[in-house]
Amino acid sequence: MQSFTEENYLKVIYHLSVISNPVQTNAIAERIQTKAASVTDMLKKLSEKELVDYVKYQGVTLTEKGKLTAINIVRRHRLWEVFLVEKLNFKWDEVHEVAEELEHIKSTLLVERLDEFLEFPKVDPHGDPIPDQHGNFADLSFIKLSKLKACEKGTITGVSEHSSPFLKHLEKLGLTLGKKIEISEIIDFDGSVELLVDDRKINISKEVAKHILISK
Amino acid sequence: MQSFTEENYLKVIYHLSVISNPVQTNAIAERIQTKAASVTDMLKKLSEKELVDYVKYQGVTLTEKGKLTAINIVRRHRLWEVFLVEKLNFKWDEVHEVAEELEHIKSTLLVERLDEFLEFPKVDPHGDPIPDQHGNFADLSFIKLSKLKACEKGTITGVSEHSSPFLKHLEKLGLTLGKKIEISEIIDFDGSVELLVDDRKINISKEVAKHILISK
DNA sequence: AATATTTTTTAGATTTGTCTAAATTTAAAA
DNA sequence: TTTTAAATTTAGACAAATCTAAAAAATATT
Repeated sequence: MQSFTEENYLKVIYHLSVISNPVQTNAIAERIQTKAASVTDMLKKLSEKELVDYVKYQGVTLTEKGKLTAINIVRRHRLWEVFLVEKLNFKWDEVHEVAEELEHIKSTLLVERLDEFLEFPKVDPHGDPIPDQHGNFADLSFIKLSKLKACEKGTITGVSEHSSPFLKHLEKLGLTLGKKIEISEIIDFDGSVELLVDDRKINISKEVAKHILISK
Repeated sequence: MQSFTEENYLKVIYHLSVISNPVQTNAIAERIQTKAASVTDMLKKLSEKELVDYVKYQGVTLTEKGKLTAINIVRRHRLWEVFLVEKLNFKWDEVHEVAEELEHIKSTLLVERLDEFLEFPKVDPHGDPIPDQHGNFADLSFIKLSKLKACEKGTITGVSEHSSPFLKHLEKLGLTLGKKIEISEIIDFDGSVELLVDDRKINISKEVAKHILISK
């Protein structure tokens, strides 16, 4: 069984693995809001427990065991997010911190019953896929909105940035999950994107476009 | 803000205060499953924070601040228990441990929304009253079943023992909350009670009768 | 009232997760 | 390739919560 803290490290390593593999000490330190020295200590501990493969000065990779644990935490996090939004009327920018606590409640029964209660959701309120109890993800194919060309159409199905300011911004623009969009123009000058949503024409920066995920 | 551990101490002191006031070190140690020396350390700490009034060798009492905190934890615990039973189909003997973890999730919004979602329940699955956000309890008047005399009638509205074996036992006998009962006889020999539930005649020990709460 | 017993507290150590500062290793630049 | 810079690790310390063993206070017993 892992401690609250160990679980957090595993989760962070899991998320960072997508960007770089192996994951580096400083990257973890920044995400966990701690110092590199603390990370080193924890990596040794996780390595002892065979949850990560750790090579001094090189970085870490999750072992199969560590990966399963991490995916399970992600599962719990995302299920709780669905619960908060669907049942408790939280806004999509309000769920993260609370889910960050709820994800550590250890009870298999709780998680499975919650999943059932929510009718086995496939994605969380940000469009991120929810792994099943075996750790399998339904593979969803997303394209960044910033990769679309003029006249292309699609549906907003996810976001790759979960901060409250970003999500509130999207909300205000009417860019929420499920909305159908069409690119009307890419502005050469700054790479910003002009698009059609609900028959309204709006402009978003390239930075914003990068974090909106589209499926066709 | 209190730590997980501090919250647990406050909650335990709150519950023990009903039985004895001030609360003694050993009583807390037993409930928390720790050693008396550890309790002493924590009491000093809680005293520093003005959450308890602590007199060496005498015991502790909650301050107003400490009491409010404790009641808030009890509120969260009981609301989660209702959630688990009503929404996730947990049995009344399965909720305690999980609620013990959930009660420490710190988010006022979460608790208030949960309360609303559950439609402001007044009691938990064991019949214990749920305090409102200001710490006020709806006062419910219970009598122990063991205090009833032959021929008296009443409704089961609570239990004063939350262990799984006890609750499973009641379940098996059909003695669940809301059931109407009538005392048919008190057996002199061992103080056991014969009663009518659902037109069936059953016999329960005095020990069991003590932990069943009745209202008329 | 004196003694024995129980309860509680102190003192000092331990574990978990963290920190700072200094030392090492790796990577980048000249 | 040597020097410089950046990243990482070690060493030693610290805070929170716990423990054991011994000392002190309160309570019960004779």
